[in-house]
Amino acid sequence: MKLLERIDLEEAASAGMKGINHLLQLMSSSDDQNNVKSNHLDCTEITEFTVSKFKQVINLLNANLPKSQTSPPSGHARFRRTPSIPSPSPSEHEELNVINHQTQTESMTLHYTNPVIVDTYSNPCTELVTVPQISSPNDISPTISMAGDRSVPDTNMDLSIIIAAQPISAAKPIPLPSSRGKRGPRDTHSDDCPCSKTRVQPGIVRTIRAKIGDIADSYSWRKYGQKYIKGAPYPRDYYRCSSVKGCPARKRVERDEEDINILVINYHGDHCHPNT
DNA sequence: CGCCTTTGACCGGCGC
DNA sequence: GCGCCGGTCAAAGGCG
Ligand SMILES: [Zn+2]
Repeated sequence: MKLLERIDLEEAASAGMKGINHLLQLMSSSDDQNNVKSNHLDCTEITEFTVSKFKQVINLLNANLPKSQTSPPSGHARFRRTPSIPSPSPSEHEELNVINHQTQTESMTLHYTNPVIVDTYSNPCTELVTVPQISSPNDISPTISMAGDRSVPDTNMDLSIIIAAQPISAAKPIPLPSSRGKRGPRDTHSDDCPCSKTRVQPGIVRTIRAKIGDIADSYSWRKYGQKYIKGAPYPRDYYRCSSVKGCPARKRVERDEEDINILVINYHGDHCHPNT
């Protein structure tokens, strides 16, 4: 194992243990009902943090094992190209699902109505725009919600919202969605392939930083992926617009490294429909 | 039944 | 050329 990996591993394990201690302290201090309620969010966040740290540990450990020794896939995702791998034991499966249920809180419950936004791009081309001035067809609604939140937009939101809008040309080129990640035979489509004309142009990227519970929007978003990004303490979630079938609008949601209560939301792709 | 989340597999780009 | 990495796909199961 490389030295850096070892350090990462130790840091992740240590952070995980601290999380557990913190959680236990918090829980033991919640004797009365009111405390239990008010500490619930904290517990959830700490649990998420702790689980993410231990997952990091597992990832690091697995990265140093021969492929044949890595743990078999778990969860509900389908298994591909692993014909000889036996399915995990039911008990293991259930255990993992318990953990997942503990951590899947954010996308189900968050509702944002009052974002505090700052520019997150240091790029000089970054354009700061206050929400009411946005007029592009794919306006970010004044309010933002997580997947599944079909609440009515809160039009009384704070007008101090600032969005970092970044023209694609000014940033590192964002890869076209194209065929990346598609199943089946390798993509052999060239740029002049007719298929490529249907590729979604990413459009403007906008970044919003918002406090949890402070944003909502009227679009429906469906989560299509989650990734643990190297160096980031929290996973990144990927959402696509589900208001209209085929709408290319997407957003990427991650937690602020320094403040777990702040979400960093990157929007890209244009909505092909009005904001309803 | 339709829509959602979860999650490992898969893909292409990029750096070494 | 190989391995890492971020982004995406899609099966499986949950939920209202
Ligand atoms: Zn849309």
